[in-house]
Amino acid sequence: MMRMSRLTDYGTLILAQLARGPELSSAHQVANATHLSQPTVSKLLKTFVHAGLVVSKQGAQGGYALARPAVQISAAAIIDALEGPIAITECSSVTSHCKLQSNCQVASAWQRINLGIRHALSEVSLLDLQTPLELLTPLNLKAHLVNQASSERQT
Amino acid sequence: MMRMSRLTDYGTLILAQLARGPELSSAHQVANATHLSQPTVSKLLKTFVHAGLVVSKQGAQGGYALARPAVQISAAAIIDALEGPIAITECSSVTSHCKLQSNCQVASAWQRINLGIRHALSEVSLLDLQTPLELLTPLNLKAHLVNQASSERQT
DNA sequence: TTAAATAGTACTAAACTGGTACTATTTAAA
DNA sequence: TTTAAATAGTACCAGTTTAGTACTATTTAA
Repeated sequence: MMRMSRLTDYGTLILAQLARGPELSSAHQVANATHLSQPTVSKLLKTFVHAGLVVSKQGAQGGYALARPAVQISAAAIIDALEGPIAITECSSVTSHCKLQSNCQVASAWQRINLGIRHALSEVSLLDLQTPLELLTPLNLKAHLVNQASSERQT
Repeated sequence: MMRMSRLTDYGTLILAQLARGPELSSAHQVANATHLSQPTVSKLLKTFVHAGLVVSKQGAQGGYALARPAVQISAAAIIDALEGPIAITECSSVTSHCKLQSNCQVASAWQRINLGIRHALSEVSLLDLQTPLELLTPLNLKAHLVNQASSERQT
């Protein structure tokens, strides 16, 4: 069904909570606020630290915080952190080993679609994600695509 | 990695072959042309028949053909047929049972992204998919988004 | 020194995916 | 009428992935 994993969904909740919460939040606090289990929250926060989206402070009174403002964290970065680079087909990924590639008539188009989706996701920020629907401009997702189209036209 | 299943990838190859091949192609012929295994091709073709993308003729000299011109078969329809409706998060799907929904701060935004992706995929046809990259206009994926944006602005 | 945290690794049950096998049915042609 | 070439439908299984948990080590404020 072409979906991101449930953990990515959870991860977004966690990041949104970090954005909303106190400067430094413990995994425990985040778990309470999001109604997710503490082990799951810990696991995801560790991953985010690795990916550079979150910074941590160890020891008592330690915790986690966003590494940069919510507006600078894109949906694409979140998915990248938890699922690896976006690649809707085997051929779209960097480490592709598709045996059919030489015969494949359709690879380039899927790769193109992949780029479009990736671009769209990179234009949506965590701030957008936690903004209620009513306040979102309909253009967030689309504006860049116009830009992409026009910049491609120039090349 | 946010990818569609390998079978969907194969399915696209198969449909592209049907578009290219003789009016009526047997599963065997398609398998040969695409270098996929015959059972796999058969399975996918049956699914496409159910989905209404392909029509079949039974019996000797039978086979499969596209139900409508390639230009009228969208990437979204292909994914729908093989993976069910596109829904990048649990909440995006119609039959959602997400227990967190009442607390969820981000659902609407992912749903919005989902709509955008779906829309983009619905604008790309099988014909586009099998057209070599060089001949594709960069606008295929994006043009509608401009339209979508402007139509949403009006509502 | 202690307790509250994060860091890291490893494991397991459940679900999903891809592929295959088997039988039934249909139909053109001999 | 028979035969063979097809599709239709179902069910199964091995392999992989996913989600969740457990456990130990390390760090640091009090």
